Formats: sequence, C-alpha cells, structure tokens
Amino acid sequence: MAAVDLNTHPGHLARRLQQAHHLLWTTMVSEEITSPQFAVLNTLAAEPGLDQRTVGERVGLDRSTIAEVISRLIRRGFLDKDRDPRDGRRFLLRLTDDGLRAHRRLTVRTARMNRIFLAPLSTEEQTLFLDLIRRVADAADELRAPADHLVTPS
Amino acid sequence: MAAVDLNTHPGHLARRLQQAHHLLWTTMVSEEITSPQFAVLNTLAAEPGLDQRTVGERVGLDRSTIAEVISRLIRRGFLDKDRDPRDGRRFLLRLTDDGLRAHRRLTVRTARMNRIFLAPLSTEEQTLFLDLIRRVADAADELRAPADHLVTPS
DNA sequence: CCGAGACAGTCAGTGTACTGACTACTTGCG
DNA sequence: CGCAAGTAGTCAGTACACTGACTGTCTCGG
Repeated sequence: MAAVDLNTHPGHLARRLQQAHHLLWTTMVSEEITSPQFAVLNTLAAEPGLDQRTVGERVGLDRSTIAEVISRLIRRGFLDKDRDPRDGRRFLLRLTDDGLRAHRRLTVRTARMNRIFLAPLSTEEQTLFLDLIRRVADAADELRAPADHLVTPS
Repeated sequence: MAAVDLNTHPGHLARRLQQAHHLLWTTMVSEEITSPQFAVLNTLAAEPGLDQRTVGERVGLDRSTIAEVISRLIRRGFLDKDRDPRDGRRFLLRLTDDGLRAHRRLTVRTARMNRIFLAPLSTEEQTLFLDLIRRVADAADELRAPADHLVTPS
C-alpha cells in the first residue's frame, strides 16, 4: 500500500518511450545499426573530420560511451579514425564509403519509422510533443552546466 | 551533407529525456537505488507476493532484465524471494522492512524531483506531456502484442 | 498416468550509459 | 625554455535492456 501510480512519473514514461522506440527501430530500420550509432553517422555526414569528444557532444553522449560506439562503428568499417597531425590528443573521424551508404539508406527508413512512431498523435500534437520533450530535456541539462551562453557573468 | 536534424527525431529526444531524468534522479533522489529499482519496490509495496515475471510486466521489463534488477535488490536486503509452494517454477517476492523503509523515503523525494523535472512546463502542459508520451508508448506496445484485450478474434 | 506443449527463470552475448581514476599530449605563463 | 593546468582518450566498474538458447516445472489431453 501507499504505492504511487508510475504512469504519472515522467522518468518511468521516458523509459517506456525509449523501449517502444527501440522496438520499432530494430524491426523497421535496422538490426545491425542502432539509433545512437545512426546519430553518430549523421553527425559525421554533416561535419566530416570532427574529433571524438565533439561528436559525443553533438549526439549527447559522454566520453566513455561515445568511445565505445565509435569503436564498434570502426570495427564494422563505417568510420575511419586518424590522429590529428595538429593536436596529438585528438582523433579525427570521417565516414568511409560504406558508412556514407549506410547513412543514406537508414535516413530513408528512419523517416518512415518516425512517421509510424508518431502516428497516434495528430500533426499539431506531434510538433507539440517534440517541443515539450526538448524543453524538459534542455532545462535539466542546464542544471548540470550553468547557462554561460545566455548570461556571461560580468 | 544531406544530414538530418536529430531534434526532430523522437527516438533521439526520448534518449535525451531519459538521460536528463537520470541526472536529476541521481542528484535529487538516490545514488544507491535507481529509478527502475524504485519501480520494482513500488510495485511490491502495492502487491506483495507477486512473482518475478508479473513484476516485470508491471514495470515494463523483460524476464532477463527484471531478474538482474531483482537480484541486486535482494543482495542489498530490500527484497525476499521464496519459491511458490503451489508452483515450483515461480518465486514469490516481498519487501523486507528495509525495503519498505527505502520505498517510503524515496516516494517523498521522487515527488519532489518530478516537480522540478517538469517545472519548465505549465500545469496544463505537464498533464498533456505525460498523456502524449503514454499514448505513443502504448501504441508502439500494441504493435508487438496485438490488442487481444480490445478485439478478441471471433 | 504419461508425455507434449506451455511457462518461469537462468545464462551468454551485445549494446547503451554513467562515474571516477588514469595516461598522454598541449598550451600558456612565469 | 619548462612546468602546471587543462584537455582527449582509455579503462575498470556498475547498471539497464534486449535476444535467443537452455533448464526445470506444470498442465492438460489421450
């Protein structure tokens, strides 16, 4: 007794949402390449030659996790990793031809999957939905890293 | 080039939302007990003596994952696990006194955390937000398990 | 009353995801 | 120039999350 209804807990619902997405992804997009892996390919398609840390920042993954994701993508031949000649700490990343092809192929399927995933909502609700999630996620991020980009302390 | 804006991808946003939640949880609720673990405690507080599979169903975790979560809770003394005398396949689970205390303590903190997590949204937006997530997640679940509970095939 | 199919739980394998400790390289300041 | 502080990446440890293969138990029909 004295138990709570988990369906009023955003954290619980967020987890369920991600599981639902994972299910649709593996059946409709790819069993080989995961959604975070696609995010990495996508980022490097837009900006080739980024270093590991920056890619992680773009897709929202910490140093350790992005390292693992990238090493898997390299193992499968989708990515190349070369030491930055100008800064020996960095590795520069770029897509291989295979990686580029995979990205193109998955882009199409991902769009289709997103449509079906959001199908239970009306068009206005879909836009609102994405906006609400973004606002909540961004606000929580601010708590970690105080918003220097808005109010630089004088 | 030809890259997509990840901020229009519900899957990407769902992941970011969960990360944001995880951050708030560990700082505001507990570093020891995770959100899925709390969900299990909560379920057993409401319905003591459930078996493992059913608990997993209630909190939305598959057999393998729920087994690990439960074994961690047992290791820490929050749960007891006894063979069902009436069905030798099942284990019946119930909270220990420690588990009950932990659940009570975390319930308070979780409520506080949820308020802060949702603070960027107005009250109406909060209700809407939870409702939208639930609808999307439920719909995707239906794709896995055809809705027997609505239309039983004649 | 016995055997086939269903069902609960375990185990191995893969893939996020985080923290905290460590290494190696760079940069800027004295 | 030379070292301290900062930064990029690695590594170990923990926890969730899924699939698919396997073990042990139960149940129902013949």
